[in-house]
Amino acid sequence: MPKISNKQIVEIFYEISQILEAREVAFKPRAYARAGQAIESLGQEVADIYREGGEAALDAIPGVGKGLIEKLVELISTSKLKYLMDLKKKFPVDIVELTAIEGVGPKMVRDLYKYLKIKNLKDLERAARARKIAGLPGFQEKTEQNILAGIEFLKKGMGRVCLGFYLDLAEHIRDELRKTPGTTRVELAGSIRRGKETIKDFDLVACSSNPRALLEKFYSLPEVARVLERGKNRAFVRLKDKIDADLIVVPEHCFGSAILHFTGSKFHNVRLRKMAQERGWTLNEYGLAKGKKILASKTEREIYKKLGLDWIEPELREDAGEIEAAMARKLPKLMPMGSVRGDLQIQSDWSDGANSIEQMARAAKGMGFKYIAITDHTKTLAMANGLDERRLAKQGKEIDRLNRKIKNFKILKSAEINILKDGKLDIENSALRKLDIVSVAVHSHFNQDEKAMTGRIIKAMRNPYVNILFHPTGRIINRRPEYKVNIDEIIKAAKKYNVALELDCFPDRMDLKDTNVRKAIEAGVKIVIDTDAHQVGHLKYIPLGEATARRGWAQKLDVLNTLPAQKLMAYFSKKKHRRG
DNA sequence: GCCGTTTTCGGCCCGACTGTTTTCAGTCG
Repeated sequence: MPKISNKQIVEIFYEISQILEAREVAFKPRAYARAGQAIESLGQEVADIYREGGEAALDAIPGVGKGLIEKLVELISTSKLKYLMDLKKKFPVDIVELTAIEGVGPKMVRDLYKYLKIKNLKDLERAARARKIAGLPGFQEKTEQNILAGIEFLKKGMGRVCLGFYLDLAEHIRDELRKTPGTTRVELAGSIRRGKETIKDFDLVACSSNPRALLEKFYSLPEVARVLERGKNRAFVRLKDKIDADLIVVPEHCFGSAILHFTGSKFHNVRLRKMAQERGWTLNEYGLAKGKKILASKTEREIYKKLGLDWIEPELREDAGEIEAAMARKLPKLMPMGSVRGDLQIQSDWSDGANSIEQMARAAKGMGFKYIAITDHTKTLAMANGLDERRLAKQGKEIDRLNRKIKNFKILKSAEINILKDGKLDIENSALRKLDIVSVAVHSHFNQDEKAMTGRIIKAMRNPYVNILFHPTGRIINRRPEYKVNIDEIIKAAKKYNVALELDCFPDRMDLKDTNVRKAIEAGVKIVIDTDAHQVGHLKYIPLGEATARRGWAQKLDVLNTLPAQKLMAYFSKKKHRRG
């Protein structure tokens, strides 16, 4: 039976939420959105929850009650939902696609359908280009132009972009703003501060004795393409790099409440405001207040404290259990940023990397790392000039030579061994034995079904020499979906066979992703964080992986390459000795 | 449609800006 995934359920709930919003139904839209969000952050498939615990188990999902249990059961058993089909009969519009346009919401979609029978992005673009929108009740020239600009942006940017490709720009803009006279602080907030793998825009929170000068500086930055909003304390611009930036300037005394507000996530904020409300208070960007009296606003810490919570690290703020943990004083002690001591996936010019082993080693050493592992591709990846047993042995000698030459640094012998279609490895065990670390990965036959793919990877993990599974789900953000693999089974096998799972932190991989890191850690599986660097410029991505690991609630002990080189080698060689 | 130290009814997060307005709805973060 085709099983409905959480992702599909969430999409359906969000769609219902928006249709109901368009129909001006009260409160239900939020109920569906809330349940959708809760399901999104579940660590388990809803279909499995139902199979194991029945309706009572569904009831335990926050935001799911009598009515939604019924709908979930229908979705799980038929993969369809009559309620949504009925809604769509009356309102046959691709509302999710249309509301993805900036400035277009459910009400506007409703009116566009009412007047012009616009059902999708294509209809809307055609109508806007034909100038049919201006003149409709409630629509004028400006709205029509904004819709066209929004469509243009959507087509170019297609939503969220990878944090790693934009972080330098965001930090540059922050640093430029900091130079404005009168400015005492400028910080990045939003999903950048939360270390999310993708972002929609830059959120900046600033304090200045001269807000006007700071906003003017913001408008005049050479990176700005056009100004979208000019408020007294707030501005919104579109950058030439096709991403938006939002700046708010607040007085020093409410910097804490402002950065809390603009860091989000939205769902985390909703919970905090609700807690404030239960005490008869309000919480907004200007502070936690009782009537007109401010109770806390200067720092995030005092606001959390007043609400009875420990301060919560930004990476945890997703309403995924962190508030309950903060209430119970049981927040994890997250791995500090900067904990990773060495990069364990690096390609050199022996296969498809751009730089020599020595160049990579010296660059890593210059950045303060203590070791790297050289993980060139192996022979069946011919297009990447993969190494066979003979070249691997030769590379080992070269690494020995460099280790004698480069002081206070260790180059580890490793490889990115290719997992073949049937789960065998493409390098003989006799050669694997000579490596310091054996890492394996899938690079072909991405279209196998779940059973074949999962079985194939587990078979590779069973090889007694294997230490690390690289990029366990194979996804490339905005380009390639995960291959069909049962990650829960992979995690179980990782525990059983003592194989670490990689968090490949190249910006568009981020594989394992945050929620899977959390699952792995909860199962007692070790993680390694590395960049998959193919040139020295890629080594800088380690902090992105550290942030993602923190989003997965990782502590220092969960991440193997926070260990010094000696201890790391000892950890991996223990397995080697057991296998003889 | 959910939820409960306001507990089975009556609430449901908050403020700013834009565009269309002339007092406000829609959208966003």
